[in-house]
Amino acid sequence: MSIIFSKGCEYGLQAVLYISTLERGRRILIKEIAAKLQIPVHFLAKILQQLSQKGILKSYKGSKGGFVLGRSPEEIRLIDIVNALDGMSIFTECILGFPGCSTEHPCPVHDRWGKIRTEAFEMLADETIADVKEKSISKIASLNMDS
Amino acid sequence: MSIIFSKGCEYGLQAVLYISTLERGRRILIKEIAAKLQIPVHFLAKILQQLSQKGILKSYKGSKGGFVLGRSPEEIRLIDIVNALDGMSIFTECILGFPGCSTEHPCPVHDRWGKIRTEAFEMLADETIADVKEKSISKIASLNMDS
DNA sequence: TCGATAATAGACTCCATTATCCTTTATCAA
DNA sequence: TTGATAAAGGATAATGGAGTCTATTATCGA
Repeated sequence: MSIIFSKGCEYGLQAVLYISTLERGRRILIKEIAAKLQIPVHFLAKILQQLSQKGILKSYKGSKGGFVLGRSPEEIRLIDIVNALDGMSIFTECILGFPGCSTEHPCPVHDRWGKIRTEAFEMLADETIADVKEKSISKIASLNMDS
Repeated sequence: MSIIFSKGCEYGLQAVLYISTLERGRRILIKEIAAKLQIPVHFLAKILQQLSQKGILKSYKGSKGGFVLGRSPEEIRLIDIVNALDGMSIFTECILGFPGCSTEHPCPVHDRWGKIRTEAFEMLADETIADVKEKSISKIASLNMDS
């Protein structure tokens, strides 16, 4: 079971981070990304499709086709990717699953969880893929070391 | 979709919090809890079963049966309930889903997410159901106001 | 001791997420 | 203009979490 994000969202984040480590403008194929990140190709295709529709990626069909970033890496925040794939409900729903959790009718951990959730949101909202590029490069590099 | 915790875990947390608001030693039936919290009875039965096996609740069969807390409310931390139902993997898995995320091979948000995750853990580890009793009472009270 | 009650336990169903497959569309290069 | 390539898109399948059902076991009260 994945925490917080759906599997598709995890894959999408990984894929965009991966693309961001490539030389600017280089078109990369779904199957290359899938192979590198060990993600099912067809499933990844669906996710990249959604990201293209949202403008986070740009796709090219045909030979010499592939994917590139849809805008400059400084303008792609992690939250944009999350929002495109999973939406924003994680930032509004009650962590205990209580219905109608709000300031008027807070759940027992409403305030404390609210703070944590806000920090998580802020992390995703102020980190762009440009900010984490170096870290992405080393993480990606570590991936296929054993296999 | 539920965030962080499984549906069963959410229900379990709600149920234990509810039981903690009742007079000490009062035995409450699954169906009463289910009705109050709007949870499917049979599903809740499964969850309370697990919590009984872990000693968080104590169950009594037969007429005059039902559930009570397995130990004093000061000794039941929220994390105990989470651990019993969902385990601890949320505190170890990579938020981006990268394999082998660790200090040696950190993912791009490893440090920042690590801090947030630790705060979440600490919240669950230092709040006992005794600590949040008053808040639980008012949240539970707010539940069936409309229906 | 017997019937009613309520939790236990395991099998089973349902559905959303995850994953796969195949056809269509667009693009490139020869 | 044609063949190869690669993404788009729709249909289908598998998996796992969520929820249901039924029989069994334990306990109480009459």
